[in-house]
Amino acid sequence: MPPTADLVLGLNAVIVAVTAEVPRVLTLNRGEQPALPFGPLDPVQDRTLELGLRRWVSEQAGLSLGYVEQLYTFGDRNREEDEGSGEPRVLSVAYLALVREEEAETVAGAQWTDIYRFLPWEDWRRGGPRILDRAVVPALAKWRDSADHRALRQVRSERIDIAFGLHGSPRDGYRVLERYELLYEAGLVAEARRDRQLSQARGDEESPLPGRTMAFDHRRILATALGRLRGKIHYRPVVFELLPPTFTLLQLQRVVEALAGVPLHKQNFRRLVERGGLVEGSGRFDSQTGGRPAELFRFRRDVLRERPTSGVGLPVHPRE
Amino acid sequence: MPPTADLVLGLNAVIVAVTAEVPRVLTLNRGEQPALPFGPLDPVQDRTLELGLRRWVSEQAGLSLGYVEQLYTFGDRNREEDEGSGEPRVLSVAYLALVREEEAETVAGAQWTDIYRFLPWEDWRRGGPRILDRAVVPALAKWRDSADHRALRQVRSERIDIAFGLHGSPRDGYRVLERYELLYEAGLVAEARRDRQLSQARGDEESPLPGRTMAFDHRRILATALGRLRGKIHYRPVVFELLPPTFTLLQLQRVVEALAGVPLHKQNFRRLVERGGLVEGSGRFDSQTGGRPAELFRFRRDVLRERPTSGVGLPVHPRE
DNA sequence: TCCAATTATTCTCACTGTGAGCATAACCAG
DNA sequence: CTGGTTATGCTCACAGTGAGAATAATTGGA
Repeated sequence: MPPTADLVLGLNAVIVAVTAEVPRVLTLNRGEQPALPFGPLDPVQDRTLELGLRRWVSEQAGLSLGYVEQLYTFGDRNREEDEGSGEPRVLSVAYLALVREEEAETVAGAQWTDIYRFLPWEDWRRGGPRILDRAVVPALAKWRDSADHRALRQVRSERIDIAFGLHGSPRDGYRVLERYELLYEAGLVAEARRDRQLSQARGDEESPLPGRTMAFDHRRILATALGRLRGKIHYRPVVFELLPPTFTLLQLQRVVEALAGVPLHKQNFRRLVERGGLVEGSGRFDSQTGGRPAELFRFRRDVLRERPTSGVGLPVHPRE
Repeated sequence: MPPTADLVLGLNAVIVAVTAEVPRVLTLNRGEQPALPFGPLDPVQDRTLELGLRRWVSEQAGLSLGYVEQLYTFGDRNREEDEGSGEPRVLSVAYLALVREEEAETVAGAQWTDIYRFLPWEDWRRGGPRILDRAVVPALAKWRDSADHRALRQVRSERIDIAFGLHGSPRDGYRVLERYELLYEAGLVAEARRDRQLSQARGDEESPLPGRTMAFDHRRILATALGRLRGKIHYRPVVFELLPPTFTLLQLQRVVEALAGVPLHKQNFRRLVERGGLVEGSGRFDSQTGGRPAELFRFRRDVLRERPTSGVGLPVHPRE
């Protein structure tokens, strides 16, 4: 196995914070479109991939990452142009990182952007997003009907139903990547048109949907991160990485809702985290609620020992 | 970002099949120790990583892979020797693949090995493995007590309890990697001693535990794969990738048990897969059961549309 | 032929987790 | 002191699940 010099390795970071009920991702301005932070691995200096990531994030953004988790390794050649050109193949190992609200200071050249600016069809907190019925579903239907063969139409129809929870299929908050990839395949996100630029000069493409474009395949990476994060809060208490040491239950609920993209039943949420042993009261109270003061809680680290797989469990049938 | 020539990229495959109630992994003889299949990525030819994997597995082993899923990317430098030497850094993207029993033919130089030969402490189908009480737990206790400071002993104690489900902590079948890494850190698996060879010539190490060693970090990769697979059958019907098109419910149960490493309640298992809509009766029967003939079932593909997140759900409190 | 052993299949029962909503408590602004 | 607002406590219905009894349909030998 010879060293492969025609290959570049990088690390991508999806750095997430939640401020004021808005889930945000750290983005950089690389060219026209926002991009995720990207850094190289120093094969000599960095003993592990994760340490390498922490090193350059710290150097570049002055951010000290708390929770870090490897997401996925992206290495598909999605631009036709790459094929013949002498450009090296890019392989990127993507990481998900969570930082606390307070530490989320804006660094020069970087900004915290609402994740749902990039994936507007994922926010169901105030009911089904309008963009879905107005733009996404009709465009997908058009794509479905444009298939040449009946069988292909059937396949597309099922994929659409499953991904977006239509026609009786339950909606599944975790399938963020599946939804994005469907939209990409259907040519409904700007990235798809950009990537196909040279090979497809056909005029039958839809105009791209609302939702901000990102550089390279970064929106795909973001979708992967959001899906993973939504799944993770089910069975691991990761939300607390995003909160100050002490918080009210409503604050906690809002953070979970922001990530999950669905509204939760307040009383049941309280029951879940309290009876699940995830939090403990501090005895202190927050009177800035606008109503009855709320007790300040803190995360019970012991829960990791008692109930190793405990999370805040999202509802199967969220309220509308 | 310059091309990094001092870096080698490869793809590893954990190819799993279940035959006769034994979960097996395809291993090759590379040197003294068994190794996982490993192949390069051809940056020019292989459009995607997964296609690259399928290509060389097909070429080398004559195996056509069914279900394939990316596992994790390993790139830690775990051998001190690498540091100064001119050896390139190895980065490997590991994949999990499932193949059907019938297709699991032995290829020259390759063999199907019982996964629990490598991870004997993971098989709880006939109660807690003897190796646990006899060797693992005492050795871990020794390691815990060898810590210099009280605080460190406490930390180690908790980690051991959580990982192995001791002292009231529930046992968690998915924490396969966590358990292996703990044993590695404690110097209880041969790989740890091998990797520390040069830096630690101390004589205070335990003799390695039972359980076969693998080349490089392949046992770690295998542990990752088993943990992921155990988690996956919870919420995705992947088991069927390992079964013939038609099977009895007991056959299905045995395969799940083999992977989960836990015995299941027969009647409840039937209720789960039947009421969950995962299978449908074929009307035909298998009379080779030794008792009353069992109906042959097949996987209901429709379930993917109706209940997108359905699996066979392992019990939280498995029978002993 | 009939019985014991074996496996398959059907049901019951208790308990827990969860979705939904009512009721009460404690604060604020006017 | 009153209405608005948020926090907290509690009840009820119902689905899912762990456990096991009971019944059905075979086979192999006594």
